[in-house]
Amino acid sequence: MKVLVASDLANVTDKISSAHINGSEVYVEQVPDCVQAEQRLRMDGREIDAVVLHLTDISDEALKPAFATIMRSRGKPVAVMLPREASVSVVWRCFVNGAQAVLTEDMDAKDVGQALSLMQSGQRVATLDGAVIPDPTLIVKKLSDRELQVLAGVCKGLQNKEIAHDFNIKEVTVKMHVRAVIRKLEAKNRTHAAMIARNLGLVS
Amino acid sequence: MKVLVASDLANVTDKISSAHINGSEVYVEQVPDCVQAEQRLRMDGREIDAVVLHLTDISDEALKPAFATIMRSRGKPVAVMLPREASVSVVWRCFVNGAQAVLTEDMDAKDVGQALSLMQSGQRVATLDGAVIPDPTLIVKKLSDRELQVLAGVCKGLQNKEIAHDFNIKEVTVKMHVRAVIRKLEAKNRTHAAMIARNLGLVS
DNA sequence: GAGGTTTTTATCCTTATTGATAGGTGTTGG
DNA sequence: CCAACACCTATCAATAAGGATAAAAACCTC
Repeated sequence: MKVLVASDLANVTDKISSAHINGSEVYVEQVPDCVQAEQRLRMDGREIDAVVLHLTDISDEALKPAFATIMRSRGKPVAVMLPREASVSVVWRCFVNGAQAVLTEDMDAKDVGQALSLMQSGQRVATLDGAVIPDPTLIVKKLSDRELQVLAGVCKGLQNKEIAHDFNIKEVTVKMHVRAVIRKLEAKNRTHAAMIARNLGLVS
Repeated sequence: MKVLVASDLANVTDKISSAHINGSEVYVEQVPDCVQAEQRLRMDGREIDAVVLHLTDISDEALKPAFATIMRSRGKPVAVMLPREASVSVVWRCFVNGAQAVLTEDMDAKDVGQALSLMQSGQRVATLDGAVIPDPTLIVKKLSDRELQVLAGVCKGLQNKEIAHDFNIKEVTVKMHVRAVIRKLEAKNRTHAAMIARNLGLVS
């Protein structure tokens, strides 16, 4: 399996190339940054199985464009490697922007391989204090059953009134759920919440 | 390359298996329907490179659940094969629901191979009257530059006011553009438009 | 330059969304 | 039992969004 790594540090690529993903060898192709990675995928990305972006600048201003360039190459699972000091908030933002896995620099090769294996099987993975956590979506910001149902309605473009009718509850109740969802997803409004949910795979 | 085909007709699988994608042989694995396809992918979908859904019922009621089940297996490009009599509207709905390619039953093996090759390279493909049309998104429902810019703002969860400020135009102008986008995308509202745009890959 | 599209602005109105605050019911687990 | 939680409802208020119609300026193309 072949992994495209965007990093300018040799020890990062070394760690990934020495990992084993689903028991098979890992072939690493290295590019210096996200922009180069996007160009590489655009040229001929067929044989690339996964992408790992090494981000050193984790400010909000730097995070957005890094993802904006690479996420156009849809279909490839994208992992992000963050500095050790990255906060939970940054991890969350990476998932919101479409990352499939979030790693940290201080992980050992074995954990990297395990995380990338889970990622390849379609799961979402995060690392927290060195431990591999599958599907952190529900851990970081937990939505209740009803909130997920309402969110699904929002993503379908339904109005509060329509959602209320679907579940046979009052519109005011839906409003409350929508507000809760917006707050928990740290969204600006329902549209933003829908996009975040879509990027996180919370809705189909 | 391995393709999972959901169809109960032998001549469909035969056509695909006799096609050549990027010059290489095609190995077809057949399942009877979309639900089975989703189960197959859930079990172990790593070696599957693409999915082809053969839809005989193209009514709105049938289209939605067919995609709902399969689209959860993200990361794999999904092609749809429609009956010959499928309308442009149905093609559009397939793309809106996340299909990467839309084929018709009356295509020959060569065109199927060409379309699937384009799909594998990340492009969106449609067929119309037997001809392969790359990136039909812009053909079917053309959005102007400004409308795409405004749509991008909507997808980021921005308000009309904020979008207006970004482009240094009046809010009322943004409202007009948003309404135009909603109409062209056949969306119910801005949230729906944002989700459609996301599914179509109109925004990054 | 005539005709087309795009983009822009305006005014009027209706409806939807968001926010805050305050309760009520029901279930579950320590 | 009671504390925590999910869930439901209510009222009041401010803002945002959606829809219709009209029209002017900028641009491109034939």
